[in-house]
Amino acid sequence: MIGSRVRTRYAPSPTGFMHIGNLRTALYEYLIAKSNSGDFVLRIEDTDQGRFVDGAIDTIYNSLRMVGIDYDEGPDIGGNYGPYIQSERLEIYSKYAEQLVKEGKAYYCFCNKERLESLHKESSELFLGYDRHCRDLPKEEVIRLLSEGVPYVIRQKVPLEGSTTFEDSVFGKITVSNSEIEDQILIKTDGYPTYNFANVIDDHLMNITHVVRGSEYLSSTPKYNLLYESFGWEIPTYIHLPLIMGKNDDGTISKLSKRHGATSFEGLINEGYLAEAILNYIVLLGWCPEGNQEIFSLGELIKVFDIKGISKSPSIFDYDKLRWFNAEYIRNMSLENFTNMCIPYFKKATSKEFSWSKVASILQQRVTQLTQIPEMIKFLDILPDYSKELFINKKSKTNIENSKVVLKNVIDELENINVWDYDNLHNALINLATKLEMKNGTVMWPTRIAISGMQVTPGGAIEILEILGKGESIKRLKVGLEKLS
RNA sequence: GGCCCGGUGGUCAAGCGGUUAAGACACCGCCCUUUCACGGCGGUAACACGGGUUCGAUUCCCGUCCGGGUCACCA
Repeated sequence: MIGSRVRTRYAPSPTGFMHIGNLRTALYEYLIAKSNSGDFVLRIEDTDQGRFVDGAIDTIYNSLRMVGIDYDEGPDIGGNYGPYIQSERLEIYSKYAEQLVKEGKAYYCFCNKERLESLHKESSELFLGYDRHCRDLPKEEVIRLLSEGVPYVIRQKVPLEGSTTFEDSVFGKITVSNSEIEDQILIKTDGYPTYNFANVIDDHLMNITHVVRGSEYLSSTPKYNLLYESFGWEIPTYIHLPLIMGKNDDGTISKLSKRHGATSFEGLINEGYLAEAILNYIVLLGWCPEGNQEIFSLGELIKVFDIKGISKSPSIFDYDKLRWFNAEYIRNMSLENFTNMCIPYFKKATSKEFSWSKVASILQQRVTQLTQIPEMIKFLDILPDYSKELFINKKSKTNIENSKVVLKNVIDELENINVWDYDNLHNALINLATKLEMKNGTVMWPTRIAISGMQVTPGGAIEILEILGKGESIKRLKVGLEKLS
């Protein structure tokens, strides 16, 4: 491994969604490769025909593209180690499996499902695995069953004694007794390899140097080593990642899943989170850079990422913190980009036309999820029905009486404005406050209430006036005045 | 239940034998202010417990407790 080019791979199975934990794994794999000037490979693990979901591979491509993770080799772009879809590599797996059988390191197993299930039932309390019934079948018996066409699987012959030790870059040295390891299936009845087997074969054949995956694989890693040893292959560097957890309503904690809210990349996008923000948040779940910087672009991550910063303990996915990252990214966007991003959400709130960049500018400091936008601006579309009590505000020193006076004066002032822009509106209202010997708030509050019908709005009175335009503004002010009379 | 892994504020987390135990999110208060938000300032809050080792343990070892993972012809 030393001196050779670093190669990592992301090996998802196409079962539908891009789980946030898988995305993080892909990210770390990408960063480990790129921070070492290595290669990042995409391999599709579709060895379970039953779970294959149409279009799932496209979801994988799209998600990776959206976050900017480019792979150097993969099913759609090729490479020197293809094919990159396991269902197209079936002969390879069976060839290697047969080799192990020939060498006495694996064996045919003819046990049917019923037998295995009854085995399970019997030992359910003891949680025992396969009883190795076919491990030492006489050669003639094997040949007979084979010629009769009895379905079979190929199992690995795991040593009965001793123990297997492996070194993980994050968790250190881990030893497991071989008696704990079952004679795992390598090739299934349908001729497809199991995940564990295909993984080892492909990682070796594709020259993968660093195997990065979630820590749920920690306890099956000895099986991998046994396989590598059977073939006499070099064992890759293992990097197991702490799991991402979710907090349940009852306070308990478990693996992040649907019950915790959106947990797939596309789900989060639909909830109004930005791809960059999601990526930035999850890279910090289980990994810590050297300094205190928290906002990182993918390019910066490539520069600073280091395996040493990977944590061992699981972390809980925190939507509050994600929201903060999202808000940071939104606030740091150019107004133009933000405006474009908002348009679909504007359209959900109204079919009227406004100066969208002005609308966006009042939202940019206030939005934490894009999905909040329609609700925040629907008052622009139509004046909500509101109670006149809204005009009463202690801090602004407003009440029904002076609000009426203010509105009357505001209408007069605004009628006279020909160039309807921020500066003119601002001057008019500030001057009015001076003239009436009121504090600014006493003029602004009733004005804003009348034109928005809402106690809380994005933007102040002047900005909203500007966006609504002269005709609509004065119309709404008159409605307010009416309400007060 | 067996095996494996983990345990610093509510959350993410620095720390790697001697620190006033960082920082961020959330929360609370103040300031700014035409509401809210942004921004600025400040605050509450943590080494699971019990034994060792050591002059000295959050840091090292053991036990307990708690949490998680895994025990498939799923990945």
